[in-house]
Amino acid sequence: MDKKKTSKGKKIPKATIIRLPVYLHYLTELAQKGISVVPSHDLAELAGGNGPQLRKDLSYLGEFGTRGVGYNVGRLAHHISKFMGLNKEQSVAIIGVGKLGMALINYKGFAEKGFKICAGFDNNSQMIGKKVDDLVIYDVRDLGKIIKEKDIEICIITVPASEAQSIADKLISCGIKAILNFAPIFLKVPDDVVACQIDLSIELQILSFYRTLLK
Amino acid sequence: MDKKKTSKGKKIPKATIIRLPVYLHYLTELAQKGISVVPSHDLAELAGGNGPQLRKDLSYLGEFGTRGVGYNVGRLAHHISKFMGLNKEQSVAIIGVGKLGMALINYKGFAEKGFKICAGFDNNSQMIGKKVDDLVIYDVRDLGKIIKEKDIEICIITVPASEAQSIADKLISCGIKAILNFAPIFLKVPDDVVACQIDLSIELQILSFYRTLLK
DNA sequence: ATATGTGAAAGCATTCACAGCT
DNA sequence: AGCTGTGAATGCTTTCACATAT
Repeated sequence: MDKKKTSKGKKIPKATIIRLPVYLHYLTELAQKGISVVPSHDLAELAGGNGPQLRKDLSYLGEFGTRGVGYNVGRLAHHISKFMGLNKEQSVAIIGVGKLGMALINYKGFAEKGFKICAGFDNNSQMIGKKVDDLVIYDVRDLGKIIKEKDIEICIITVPASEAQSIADKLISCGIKAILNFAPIFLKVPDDVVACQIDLSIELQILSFYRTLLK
Repeated sequence: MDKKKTSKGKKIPKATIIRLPVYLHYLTELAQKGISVVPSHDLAELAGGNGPQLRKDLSYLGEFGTRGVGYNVGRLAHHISKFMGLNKEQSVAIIGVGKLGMALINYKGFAEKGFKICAGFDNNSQMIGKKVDDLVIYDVRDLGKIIKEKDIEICIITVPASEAQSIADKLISCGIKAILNFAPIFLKVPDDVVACQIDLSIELQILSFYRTLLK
């Protein structure tokens, strides 16, 4: 996958991309508090980074600060949002309405960030046709039809590990290009599809290891 | 935080630490299938990496392979497990039994990897004293007492963002050194505590950005 | 033949220091 | 004076090539 280039033709580090949404989050929070200007050091501290790194990160997008003053909160938020393509609502579906899928359907944070969950899918006939928090649960066999109808761009997989790869394959054949996978397996996807993995047990194992290092 | 050293005194890269649990996962799977030897390339492919990288990763722990043959699945799994301190059961508590907390309590994957969820906590009097899937829900006010009683080493925070930092502070004052946080804020913790952040909206934003790069 | 283990090289990311604005 | 923007330097990580072992 090619990296996005700045206006000056430079590549933007992956590490920077990962931090941008965090900056955006705190900028939105500052704006809600009525704060309109923030220096790099203060914003970086909120986001768990440091001033020089934040400035370097932002420098890839352009020059948005004012020397001697700081960054205009609204203006910077707008630029990050636009750069990342987050300035329009995106439709999301959740495949697998077990406990975790259910929890994600109810999660308020997605809507706040512009992600509209607009379909749930399951293969359990007990679930199909039911509503969870105003959201209709469809049969996985109707994936293709509903994805087209509702213009779904991102899918979240919360099915058991044994079914995850075949669900991913089906999503890809339906034209889905972005998958967030909670099943504990590494999904094989073609180069023109992005898949992101969240494996809760592995996170705990890493955390546990770092804890043992402390003593 | 100091990095763990190999027997030869070299530091182990953080990037390697993150991959080790993935290798371990697939080694366990191979063992269950009755496969007892695996070459670096095959294991790496399952884990989403490549052979040379896997070999370099493992070289930090020692020499566990056989040239011309590959790695003994059981032996390697045992060594990774021991190295990471994952060869004994660890007790985990979940703070905040909303939909997400509930889903995590029910998540089977934790037990498979040796993490025993042995308490839930909430501040909602409706929940306190109830059982969720055989697990008792305690009052957050009893955090200190129960953490000691049940020898809890790792806590998972699934409370709203506004309460997450104060819960973290309380956990730290109870002696907890490892926190997995699902609330969308960056937790401030002292140097002798490790905190790991999973922000679902941010993951979606990163994924969404990479999708826009494809076209 | 085949696959590991590992220096050396190349590729990324972070930190630093300071010039350049306000 | 104060804070941004950025080349240069430092520190990490990945990739490569091949000596080494079965």
